[in-house]
Amino acid sequence: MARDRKFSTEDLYHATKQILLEQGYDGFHFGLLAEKLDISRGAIYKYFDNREELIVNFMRHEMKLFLTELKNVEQFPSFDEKLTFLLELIFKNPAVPRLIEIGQRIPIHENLKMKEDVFKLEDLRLKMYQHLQEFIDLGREEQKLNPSVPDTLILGFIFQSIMIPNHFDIPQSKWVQSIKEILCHGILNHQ
Amino acid sequence: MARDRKFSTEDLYHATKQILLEQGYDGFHFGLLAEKLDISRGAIYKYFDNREELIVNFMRHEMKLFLTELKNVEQFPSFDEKLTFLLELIFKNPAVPRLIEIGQRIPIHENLKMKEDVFKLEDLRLKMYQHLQEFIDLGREEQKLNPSVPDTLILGFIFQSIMIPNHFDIPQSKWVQSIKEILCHGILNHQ
DNA sequence: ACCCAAAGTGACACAAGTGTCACTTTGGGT
DNA sequence: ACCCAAAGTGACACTTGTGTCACTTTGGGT
Repeated sequence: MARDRKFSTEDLYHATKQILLEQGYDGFHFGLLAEKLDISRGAIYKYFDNREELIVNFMRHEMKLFLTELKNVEQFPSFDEKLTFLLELIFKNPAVPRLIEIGQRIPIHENLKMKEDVFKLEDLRLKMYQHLQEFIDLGREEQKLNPSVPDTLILGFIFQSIMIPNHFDIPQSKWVQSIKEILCHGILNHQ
Repeated sequence: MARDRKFSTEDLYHATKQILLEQGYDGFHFGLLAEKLDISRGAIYKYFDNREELIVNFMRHEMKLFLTELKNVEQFPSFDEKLTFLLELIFKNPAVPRLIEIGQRIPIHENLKMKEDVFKLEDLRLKMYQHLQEFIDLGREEQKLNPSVPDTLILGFIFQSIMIPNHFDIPQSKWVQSIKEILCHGILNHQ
């Protein structure tokens, strides 16, 4: 009962992700997005009121995907297995921590719909945090984690580590393996 | 033989630093800078051709200060002492890694003067790297560092670690001490 | 074949930042 | 006292992005 859509919301999210990762938050404009999808700027406004709206909803979409994968952490019984799974998950989704960081910078429009969306995003962030907290709790229980160090810093290290720039182009497998090594045992030699 | 200056280059750099740390690279405008110093935008153009010019020179200024402090790393004979000094230096200058990251995003104007300035900045970055490399080399020699892990990743971890956001406001001293602990020995319990 | 609602377009008025330049202000040298 | 060069100002033309809206296009239902 209407003409076919020229682009899907999925298309918008895909291009949005590319632009955000290439150009950062401030480099993202509807003009760029429209150009990338070969559509007019005006068409995007049929689906999103402004770029903050779009980005927040894109973030939700991205978080949901990550969360469904993260949920599988429950399936692994031991802390060691959970840790391995978690690190692999993060290295498979290196964009997620960067996107979360970018997400922090969205200015909150004083707008009802916007506030709801930001709230839903915050809710997802909390859900994500809960899964991670369970993982940490088990590590504490099994006495696998350094007891003198706060939970948030452990998670901070894990998430921050994949954002270290690999300027010298060390091969991915070596890089990942080395990050695991330092995360677990530090930079010092342990015989 | 002229009227007194209303603001010094130092004033510009100080306000620039504030704005860059608060608003990020894209949030930095001559309008904001002028407002902060209660001067006109036009006056700034008497000293810098554009914001890239100003930011690159500000970065050079900031790097020089950091480098003069970093040079003192030579004075400590052992690797352990150098490491302690280095960590303290970085925690005393938490803005430096953030500024370096911001500095990476400066678009290069196709302009001779600009290219020179960027070259000088790159030169400082290299000098900094050399001091850090000497520190790593000593650590290797003394067999204090994990041999299976590349140099750049060790430096990456050190610099990245202070950018972990302390969302839960853990007291500074506890936070720093915990970062040192994880950097040196990892997140796992080592009895 | 025609209707019409949803999809998409592009021109418009607006906002915010840029770089320039003719102008005013100021204070030391003569 | 006056000169004048350096310091500072603010208006101007320009650029880039925003959000809106009257308009055109399209395709299924009758």
